Amino acid sequence: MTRAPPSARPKVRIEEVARAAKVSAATVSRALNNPGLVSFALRTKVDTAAQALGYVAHGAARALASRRSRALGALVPTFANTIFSDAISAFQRRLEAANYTMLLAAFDYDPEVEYRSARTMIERGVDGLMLVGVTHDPRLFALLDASGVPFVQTWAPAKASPHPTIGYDNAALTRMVVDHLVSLGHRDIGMVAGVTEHNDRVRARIAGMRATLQLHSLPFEERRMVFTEYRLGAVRDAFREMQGRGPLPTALVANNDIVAIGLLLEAQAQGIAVPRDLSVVGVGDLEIAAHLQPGLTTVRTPKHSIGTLAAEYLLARIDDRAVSLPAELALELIIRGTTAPPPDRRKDPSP
Amino acid sequence: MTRAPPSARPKVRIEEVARAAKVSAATVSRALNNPGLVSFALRTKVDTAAQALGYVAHGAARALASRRSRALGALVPTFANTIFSDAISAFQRRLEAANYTMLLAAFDYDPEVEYRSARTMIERGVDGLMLVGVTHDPRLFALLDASGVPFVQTWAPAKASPHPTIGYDNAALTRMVVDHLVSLGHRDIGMVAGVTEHNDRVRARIAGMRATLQLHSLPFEERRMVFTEYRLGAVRDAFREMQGRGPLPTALVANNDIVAIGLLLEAQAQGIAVPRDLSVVGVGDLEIAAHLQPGLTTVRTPKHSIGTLAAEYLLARIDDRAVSLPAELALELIIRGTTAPPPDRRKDPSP
DNA sequence: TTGTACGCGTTATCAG
DNA sequence: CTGATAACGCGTACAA
Repeated sequence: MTRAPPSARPKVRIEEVARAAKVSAATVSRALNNPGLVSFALRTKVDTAAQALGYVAHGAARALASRRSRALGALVPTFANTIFSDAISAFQRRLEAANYTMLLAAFDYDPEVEYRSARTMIERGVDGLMLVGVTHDPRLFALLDASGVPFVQTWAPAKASPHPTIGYDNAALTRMVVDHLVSLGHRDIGMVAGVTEHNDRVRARIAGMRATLQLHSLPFEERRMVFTEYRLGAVRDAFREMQGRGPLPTALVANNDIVAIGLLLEAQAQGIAVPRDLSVVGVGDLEIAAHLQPGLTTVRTPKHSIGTLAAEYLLARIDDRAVSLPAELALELIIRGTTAPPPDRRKDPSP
Repeated sequence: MTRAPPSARPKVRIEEVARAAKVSAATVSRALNNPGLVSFALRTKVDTAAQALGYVAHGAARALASRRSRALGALVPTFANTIFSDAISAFQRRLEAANYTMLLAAFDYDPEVEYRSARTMIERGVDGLMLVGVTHDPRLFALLDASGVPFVQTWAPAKASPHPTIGYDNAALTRMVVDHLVSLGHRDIGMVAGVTEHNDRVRARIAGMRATLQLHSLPFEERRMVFTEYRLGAVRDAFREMQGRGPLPTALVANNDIVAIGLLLEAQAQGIAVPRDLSVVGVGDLEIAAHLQPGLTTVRTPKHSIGTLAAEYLLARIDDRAVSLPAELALELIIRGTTAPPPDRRKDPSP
């Protein structure tokens, strides 16, 4: 398929539509973008002409004249797991309804790449930007400030940043989880988390875990904390790493469902019975969580809402409409089969 | 967070950079976009000035003047499963390297939505478009033709369409799978496929299955074919639907790994042993396939290559460079633990 | 309600 | 190699 140069594009311009409808270009523009300002007769005439000629407005010219690109950018750490895809999907769907377009880029948890991508997007003239998390390259904030492009951060509660942010409280999330485990009688709880570098969500969850254990007067030894990348192979390695540090805790808190599944898989491979010998909790409530055998106890996060609200916030800001962001979105602990009282090691299972 | 109107953006324009560098705007433009055309001294002067002022080119103006947006569009059926995310990721990465931006939209297997999204993207001035599959709304082809925007179709072999297409042979895919199963001794093979409407990949796979069975002089009764959506719950229903039609076949070909996993889950729930009582094959080789117990036999598809090659093709077309697309990309059958000889029902397991 | 005329910020053309 | 100047295609005050 080696085709010839794309020759001249038979571009229909507004001028030609105007001629066909026997009106001025200005009227065509109005009829198409602001039908209310034009008499009904003209409006239909213009519509017909535009339709007939297959007129498609030239986005760049329109953006230049109107100072609005009708495009929003979204910057996510990765497409590799489904963690963000629900939010992205909701975001795009909301934009679609508003006749906006989404520019999307993944930055692989690298702030430098994130900064460059953001820069490119701003250069492309996005009217707003959706970010993940609240820790970013300082240059990114400077750029955002200088360009005046509205932006929202996501997956963190409003209080996590002086900038507009939408999400839930990651520390509260692990608190729910730990409370659940403690109420089941667990006193020796470990955590398998993602890499904390450039990831405020993980850091907050770890902090939440530590604080909650302290609240329960339970220790959180360093050996109970192990880090992993979000690949099943890596998670299984992490599991064995923790085993290498001595007898496993009775419960493991995973940073997300992917990690939880990795733990389950490794436990299964080793013949460790879940939840009899070990309880496991995930985060995210991926579709598969409910279908596993036993079902994965996890925290349902408002992925969809985050995407929709982020879009709505940006859209409102663009229109100079007042918007208030919720302080934080609700989480829901979904108790399924991977959590149970710990195997009795000492005495009573719960107070 | 109800902020004041976004006041004036302190936009630095090329004019100011020119003044600061004591050159003309034209020279600034050249120095930045075509450094080769400018003397070294000026180039550095301009670079310094631009840096100092924090100059960021105005994308719309640039696009209008240069007739190039440096943005490519990608239209995929869904973000919901990871089937396309690898390809998208590779696509975007390749664009990034070329200083291009990706516009992305999902159309939920609805050709009407696909058409509208494409239209929006073309209106936004994308320099090229990546499509999935070879069946699209005729209006989409008309639009593509009228606008002259280069495009590639993906996930199908070149021969599947008169238009540039990059992917693999979906019929050959099921042929590999069926050959494998037959060589194991299976003679009663069923298929659990996705909805065929607007999905040429699924149709080709079914055709491949039918043809291959015929080649082996094996029947393919209608009751051996069941359809499902790509949600685990739906897949499990489909499994039971097939059971409702009589004794299960000895092997089930799934349309993709998601479906395969659903089948595995339902089999497990029912106590049907895989692969002893039932063999299952997937398509896609998702990360989890290798980690399941037993490992999922599946076909590895060139997800990454598809994305990269699609980007490269479009980039080349834009530059009027000659490009040749491969006739088709290679597939690899990954034999793991979910396939084995069928439980003996009659006599010899294989010829 | 409609048309005229100008401006949006760059890049490309064409002299010099 | 550099500078002036004319597009690029549309939106929108302003005038009619």
